Amino acid sequence: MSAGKTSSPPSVAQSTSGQIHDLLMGRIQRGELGQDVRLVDTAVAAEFGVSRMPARDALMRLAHEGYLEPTTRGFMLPRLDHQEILEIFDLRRLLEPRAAAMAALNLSDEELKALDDIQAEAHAAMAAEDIERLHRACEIFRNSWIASVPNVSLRKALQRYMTQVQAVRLMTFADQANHPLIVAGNTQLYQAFCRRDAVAAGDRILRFVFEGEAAYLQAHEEIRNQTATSSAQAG
Amino acid sequence: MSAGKTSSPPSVAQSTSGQIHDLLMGRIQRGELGQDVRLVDTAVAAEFGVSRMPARDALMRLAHEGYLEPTTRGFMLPRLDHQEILEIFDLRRLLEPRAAAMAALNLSDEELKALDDIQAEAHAAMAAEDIERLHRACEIFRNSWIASVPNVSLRKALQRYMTQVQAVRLMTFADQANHPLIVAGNTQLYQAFCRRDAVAAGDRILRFVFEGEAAYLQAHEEIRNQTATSSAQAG
DNA sequence: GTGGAATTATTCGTATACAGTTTTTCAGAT
DNA sequence: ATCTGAAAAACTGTATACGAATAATTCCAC
Repeated sequence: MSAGKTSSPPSVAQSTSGQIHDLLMGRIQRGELGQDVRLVDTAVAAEFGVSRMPARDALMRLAHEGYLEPTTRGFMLPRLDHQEILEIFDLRRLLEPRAAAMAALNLSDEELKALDDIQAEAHAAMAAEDIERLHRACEIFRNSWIASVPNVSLRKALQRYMTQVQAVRLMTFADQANHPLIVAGNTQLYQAFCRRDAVAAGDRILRFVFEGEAAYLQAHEEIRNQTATSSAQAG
Repeated sequence: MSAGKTSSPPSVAQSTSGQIHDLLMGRIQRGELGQDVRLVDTAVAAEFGVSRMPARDALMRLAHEGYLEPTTRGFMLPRLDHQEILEIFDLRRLLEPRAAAMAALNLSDEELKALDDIQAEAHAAMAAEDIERLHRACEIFRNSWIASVPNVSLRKALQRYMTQVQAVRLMTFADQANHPLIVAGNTQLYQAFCRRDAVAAGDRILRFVFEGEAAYLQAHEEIRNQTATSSAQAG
């Protein structure tokens, strides 16, 4: 019971608005929306060949879930505030070690096999220096083990800041030096899962969050310097 | 900044649907809705003198926020599953110690004064053996310190299972033996806040959650026994 | 050319209407 | 009295329409 109600694998949605919601969320999660795209209900409705109401419902729901930000003129991707990102790292340190520990005790052999496959895909993507592909693989890896966290409330709490995690990851992925760290970290996490080692899994994910924060801070610093330089040139 | 966007103090809502949402959430949080009440959009719309749409928006939003459960015939309070309640205790143990620690460092003198006042109210309610009043006071106490948690994401995560906390508390409040424990616990928490003692506040809230779980388990056991007895009598 | 006011175009929120579905009710047969 | 089936009622989801608010644009004075 209660497996079909969570949102990450967009299971068969019943209503039109539900389908639009899932489709748009998929686009958001795959990063198919530019930072400047404005989603307007009439346009979405026209694209899906329905009236405004289902489109509007879907957009408002995505906004309330935190995936979009309502503006006076359409819905946009939420602008990532530096402070908020740091807060989410804090939240992740509280939740994810326990989640990973629970997953370690709960992953089925099939799910472990799937994790192994997607890790191979990540390795291949890294070898090919295909950032987009690597990003997708990491997303799938993360979604996969989170899906097997048995505590539903905890799982939902994790999924709520999923988009922020991905956006931050996309920033840090720009620096290729981070790629081996990320893939190696996932491998260690996978190995801990295989050993059913809840402690190691929790420790590993905690280190992961710290490393992610460090990478983010570095990327943030670089961007800040660039901005300062260019504005100095302009002024 | 960022003080007017959260939901716990229902600041002036802009749209009709927002107002209805806040009003209904207030009723839910104050426990004014019976477990068998079915909220139907047409009825809500008629009550507020508007069309179905704003009422429907408000109800669906409440449902997505977890405060209501959509059924084939109207919206109802979510049925609390035993397993789910235990999971939320688990989640609370992860989040609330850190939240209380942050609150201890962040509460203003005015907010501390407000906590003191509401604690006096709780004492009075306990002396008068007024369960309803005590429940309200505890709710205000909790909402007050949570409101001063600076980490917005963490605060939202806490507020998300607010109704579950209250429902469980309402169960455990039936046993008057729990009342002194609860009020004393809040007093200790308040004192830790006053001393700006983040560690003590975190420890205290952690013990609180454990005590709450124990009280819930006991109440649950008693109800189970009663049910077993009555069904044995019936069968 | 530029600043500002008036106009136009979008977009949002709500109202009303209609079709499909599910539950309930009620009549009739056993 | 109870079961069965059809009709009625209730509820949901979606479509269309309209007024209000706000951003974008044009136009005019300087």
